[in-house]
Amino acid sequence: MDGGEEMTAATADARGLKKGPWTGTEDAILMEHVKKHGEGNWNAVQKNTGLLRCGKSCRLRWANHLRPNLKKGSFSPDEEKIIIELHAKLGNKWARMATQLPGRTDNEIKNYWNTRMKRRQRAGLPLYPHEIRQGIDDDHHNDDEFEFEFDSFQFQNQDLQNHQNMIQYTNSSNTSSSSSSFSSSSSQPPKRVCLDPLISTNQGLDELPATPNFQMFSLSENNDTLVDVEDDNNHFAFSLPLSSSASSNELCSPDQLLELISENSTRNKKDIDAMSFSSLLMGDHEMGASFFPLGLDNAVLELPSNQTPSHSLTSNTILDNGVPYNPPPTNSGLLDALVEEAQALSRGGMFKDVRASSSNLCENQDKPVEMEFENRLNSSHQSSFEMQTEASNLASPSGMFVGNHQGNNMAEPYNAPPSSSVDPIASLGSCFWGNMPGIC
DNA sequence: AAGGAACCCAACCGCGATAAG
DNA sequence: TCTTATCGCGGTTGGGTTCCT
Repeated sequence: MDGGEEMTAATADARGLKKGPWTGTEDAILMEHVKKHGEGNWNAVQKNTGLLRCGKSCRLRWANHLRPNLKKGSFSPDEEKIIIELHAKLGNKWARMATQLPGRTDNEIKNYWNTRMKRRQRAGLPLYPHEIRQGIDDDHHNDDEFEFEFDSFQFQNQDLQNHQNMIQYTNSSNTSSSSSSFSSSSSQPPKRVCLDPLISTNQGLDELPATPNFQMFSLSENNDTLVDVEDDNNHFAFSLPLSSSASSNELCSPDQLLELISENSTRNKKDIDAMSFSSLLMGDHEMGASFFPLGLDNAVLELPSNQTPSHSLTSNTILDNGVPYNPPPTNSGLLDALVEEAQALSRGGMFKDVRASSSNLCENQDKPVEMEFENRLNSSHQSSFEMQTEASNLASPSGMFVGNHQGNNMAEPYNAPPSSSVDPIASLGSCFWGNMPGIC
């Protein structure tokens, strides 16, 4: 009841009480008082000691700095891991997290997390390392408490973030995986793109581990196309022409692309290297629309020959609400098509055959498929997720592909929000991600 | 060397829950 | 049962420091 009689800092100020950093003398007075009278009754501190601090300030000072057994210094790797795990499970329950980290305060943990999150956001990285998310998924597959806490947190706070982290771009020189057909024509190692939203990100981008969870892409020898560098027979092939102009079919090299990006951004080139490539494709809020004139809207997604684009909308497709879907012209770009697709979906809702084929695509891969976060959750927490997405009326229909990646057919259709509330770019992100075989 | 950006952290703020009278 | 006091929590702010250009 701070608005009531409890001394707030504001009222403390008005009564001549001090604000701001504590001095050593004040600390000593407070410690002496606690030693004599114990914790609690913080407003009595001022009365008893003459300390010009409000009770609330005293409590905070004691709890965060003066009480015994407080650990000082930066978090150990173990502590960091615990924090990440706890946050994945609890969300922003700093006090609860602090109980699992003896000697650490909620404020410390909160500061640590916020700093870390900012940093990762700037780098376009997912918040949770893959192994943590995988562990969470495994550990709590049937954990009701977890399901509730996790769902309520995850999709309120991180839906957008996860989408933004769909594609990671790096110019790593570690190009061990190779394909002869894609050898670089220049002296520089090929630029690589990792299409996996579940990247473990404790490492730098140059240190991405070569695990089956990673889908590494490179640039074609013409530097005009993002291509899958893996050469597995059943592996889907992917190419993404990089056009330098929205209105032409001219292609630009990755370096040109980076230059263009740099010119259109306040970021420096180093940041561009590390940033989420999804920003280019989807235009996150920070990057804005400055990337779309680069011509990525002319991009075309090529699907594997044995994986016909049945997940793409065709003229035969009937949306759930019975509205026939008119596909964009076949020669339209990926972005246009996906925007159109997303808009159609937002108009007409989800339809079952798309979701099923999307799942099949995942199933057909010979590598273990890492489901994107929501879809993995959906496989075990589907109903709660749908409730969440509907309740929060997500502009981005992240629950669009509500089936799991193991080929199970979908349950209920996604009920898209009214088209007026749908950001086509955000929709695109969901659509792109949901449909991308290598990413699902 | 200077200026700005980014980082870090302590402290403040406001609100809800609970205890006490 | 109502009012008041206190506690606890999560979000936010602001200032000092470090890093980068």
